[in-house]
Amino acid sequence: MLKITRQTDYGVMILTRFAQEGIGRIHNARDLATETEVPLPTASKILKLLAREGILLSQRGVKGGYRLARPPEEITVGQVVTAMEGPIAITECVESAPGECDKEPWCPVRSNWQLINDAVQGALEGITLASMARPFSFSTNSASVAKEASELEPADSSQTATKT
Amino acid sequence: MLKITRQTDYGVMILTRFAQEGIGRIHNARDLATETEVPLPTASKILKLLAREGILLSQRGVKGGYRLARPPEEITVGQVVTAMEGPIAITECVESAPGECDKEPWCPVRSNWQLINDAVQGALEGITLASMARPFSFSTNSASVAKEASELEPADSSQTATKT
DNA sequence: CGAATCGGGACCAATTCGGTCCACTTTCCA
DNA sequence: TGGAAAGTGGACCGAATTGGTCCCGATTCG
Repeated sequence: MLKITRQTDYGVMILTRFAQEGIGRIHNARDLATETEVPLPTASKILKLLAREGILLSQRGVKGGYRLARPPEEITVGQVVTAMEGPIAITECVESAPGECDKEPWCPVRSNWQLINDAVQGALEGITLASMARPFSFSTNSASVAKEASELEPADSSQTATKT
Repeated sequence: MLKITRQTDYGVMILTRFAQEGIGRIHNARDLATETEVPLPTASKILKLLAREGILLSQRGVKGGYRLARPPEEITVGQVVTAMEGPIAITECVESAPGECDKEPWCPVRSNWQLINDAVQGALEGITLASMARPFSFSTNSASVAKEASELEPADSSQTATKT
């Protein structure tokens, strides 16, 4: 499925809470779970992972908790997805090393999937947590990307793009 | 996972074969399976689905087979993905009806995911089977989309975009 | 009529996902 | 100095999804 996992979704939502409160503010797992309505054990698991991946900094002990490792303007949705799910690979042949697929010599699809993958990743890397913290904060820009993409057509003249 | 299923990948690959041969040309499941190295039962299943979804036309009988329902310039990767996996919904809250999520009133993330979803879908809708049939056929355009996306930043001035 | 081909679905093994729980470590502070 | 609060790592399990195969009926051609 072309979908992020629910845990990644939770992760973005939780991190958005951090972005709303500003860097430096420390949140513990219990409060975050309450605020986002994510069950505590699950929220805890996600926070652990984000800390291990360097997106959050953790502090143990009674007054411990988590805080953003960088300003929310410097953390992108793409980084969060990569942290939680591994490198973005829209198809299997994109994530495999070149030459690994025996269809590669004649299959023209692989190189194109790689470019599609780059476009998707670019879209996710272009959106920061700071943007996520406010509704529709990048609406105009996003629309322009969708428009750009819809105009993607072969540059040569052998086939004229006739879209509906 | 932010990945299309293997069967969808196969589907695009098989359809690319059709695009290479031109519209009107009829292929049967057995030959396509051989050419693409996809096991016959699996290829057959995919072809059936694509026919049901209106991307292919089928003809039964001894000389039967499948052919493209439209010219390859008018079939996009996005259409194929949608046919095989259902509507593109990068998160659960995107595919649910508005108001269904009890976090919606205060959660700013939902509306932004919707826009990200549109951007991804736009990228997939912008690529035709005709383009897929040749390697790197839309490289320059795709790169420009990735670039556009990476420049997505909040339009207001409250936070200056300082990216690495 | 019989062979070739598509159509619809049942079925199953393997993997992934979502989620919980537990034992351990660190830190604070009364 | 000891206990409470908080993060750490990993095991574990049920449910859902995926990948794949197979079977039987319906069409069509010769």
